[in-house]
Amino acid sequence: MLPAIAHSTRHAFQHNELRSKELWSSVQEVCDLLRINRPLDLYEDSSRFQHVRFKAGQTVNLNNDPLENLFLVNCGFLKSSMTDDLDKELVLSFPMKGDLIGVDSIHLQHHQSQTMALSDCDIILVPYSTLQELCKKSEQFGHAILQIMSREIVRERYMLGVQRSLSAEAKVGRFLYMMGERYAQLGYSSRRFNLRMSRNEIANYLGVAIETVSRILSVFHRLGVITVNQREIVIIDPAFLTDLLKFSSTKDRSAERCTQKSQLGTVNKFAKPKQQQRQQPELALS
Amino acid sequence: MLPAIAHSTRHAFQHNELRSKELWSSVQEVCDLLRINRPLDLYEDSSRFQHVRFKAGQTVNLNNDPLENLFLVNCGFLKSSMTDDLDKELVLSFPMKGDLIGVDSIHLQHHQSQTMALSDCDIILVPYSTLQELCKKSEQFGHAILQIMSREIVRERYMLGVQRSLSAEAKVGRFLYMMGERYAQLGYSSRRFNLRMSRNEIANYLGVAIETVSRILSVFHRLGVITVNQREIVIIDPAFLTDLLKFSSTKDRSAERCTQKSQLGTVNKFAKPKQQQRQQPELALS
DNA sequence: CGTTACTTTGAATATAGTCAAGCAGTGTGG
DNA sequence: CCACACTGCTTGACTATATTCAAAGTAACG
Repeated sequence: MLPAIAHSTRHAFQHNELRSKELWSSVQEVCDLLRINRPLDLYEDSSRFQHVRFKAGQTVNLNNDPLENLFLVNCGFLKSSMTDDLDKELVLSFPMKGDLIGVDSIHLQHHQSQTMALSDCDIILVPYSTLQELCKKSEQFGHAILQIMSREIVRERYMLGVQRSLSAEAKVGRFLYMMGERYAQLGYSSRRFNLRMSRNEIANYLGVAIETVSRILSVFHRLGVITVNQREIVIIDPAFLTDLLKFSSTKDRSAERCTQKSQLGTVNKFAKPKQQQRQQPELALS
Repeated sequence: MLPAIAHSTRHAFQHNELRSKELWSSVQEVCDLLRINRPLDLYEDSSRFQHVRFKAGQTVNLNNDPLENLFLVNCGFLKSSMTDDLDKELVLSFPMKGDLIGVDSIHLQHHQSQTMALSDCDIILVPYSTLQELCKKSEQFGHAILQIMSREIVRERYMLGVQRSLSAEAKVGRFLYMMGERYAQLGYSSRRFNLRMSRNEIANYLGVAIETVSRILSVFHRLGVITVNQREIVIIDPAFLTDLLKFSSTKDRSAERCTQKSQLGTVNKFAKPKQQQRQQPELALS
């Protein structure tokens, strides 16, 4: 079983190194990592899953590779992306420990996306054939796999909601907050962490321009909500970021908005009063 | 087995009526409807799935209902939506014949969305327990279900791409085109069909303002690309709509764009030449 | 026939994107 | 160790796209 050791961001790789001997995992270990209940009826199962190392920058799987393995992240940070009609990259997610890569490929039996290691990684190979066998053997396991797929659908749907109804500020705010939450789940700090991805990758992921990301981070910083130093982030006021969640987008700026945001507007810049404005400009980026 | 009868939009309900006697479907019929291979090892299976009628406007399932059944659309048109933090509706999809509703609910065993009938509907109840049994009985069936889930993930991801990197025009264009394709799959015309949903629902689905949808439809109409009469759509130049796909968003307006679009700009309005424009304004909405 | 809900259109405005330039951190070779 | 280039990031100025507000038009319904 994998002990859930809490360790700071800085020691992640060191910890990773320590694991280098564990080359194979059991079904139970895999289930723990996937955050699903251990199927009791598979306690005796002898299947073992191979670990593979990837160095930062290496490609885990390429778009259109035939589906042989799913990839379960044991350690490290990755970027999963697809290429659209125009060969433009489209960042889909930033998988980390416990995430299963490749569930999208079951449909057509070919990978629909490519995954790159953003840091050194330890990845567990989960052959699809083994997965099928286990589903057959254990109803519990079968259910769990459906749960994971379902979870993935819900997660993607959530992102869809983010894309549709949030302003750029709210997107960035939410992104930071959620990264914090994810780190927390892994035992790191939710308030102080290192973004493993470039601004470009963030911008792509959020569907906004890179300059916009940069500007918004600066604004947040100036407001004292976060601290930014390159990719090193400190979240000072997480509530602010979650509050942004609520006042999503310009589409439903309600009465509530005035109250909170107008303050920020003034913190941000020396509110030169424009005549006849419907609402305070909330987080003017200039 | 369900014969694939091609009939015009207008006769859908009439046809629907004809079916009113079919109250139960077999596993094979369900698989056909789901567009997955019939599991040979379930040929003898005696499971039967109940049909249920819904009238336009009725609710099929509510958010947070415990997961008992998945819903397979046999006939009719629906709208699936969720409610966000702010009780704002968020339209997720417009299920029609062959679509499976509720795969998102497996994760937490509660429905994560609500579904409303936009027209009279015939829905097949698929108890989750039965689904699990069948997965256990038939590896083929199990694989097929995973495929469906995977397909759903890919589909949602596609929408994510649409949301992120397409302009409003392109979104609407793509929406119309895809509706056409979906109708075609069901044996209707891909060029002439009736949108079952309101402008509001379209706007919500696409993540743009309702006025924007209206304007863009008008522009398309004026350009002679489509005909709009309330919810009755005729697609005259589907290629135009698919071409819009490519020149997605302002984010990558490339050289290609000039060529094609500048013509349209002039068709659209009496191109009053603005001085110093980088590119022709393509589909000015005014 | 009037009320309601949905849709279209116009005008003004805001948000975010593009272009352009400069800055900061990193690495390489002299 | 420093100049050099290189890449990634930030900031400013300008502009386009799409939103909001407002109003009028149209279809649907009792």
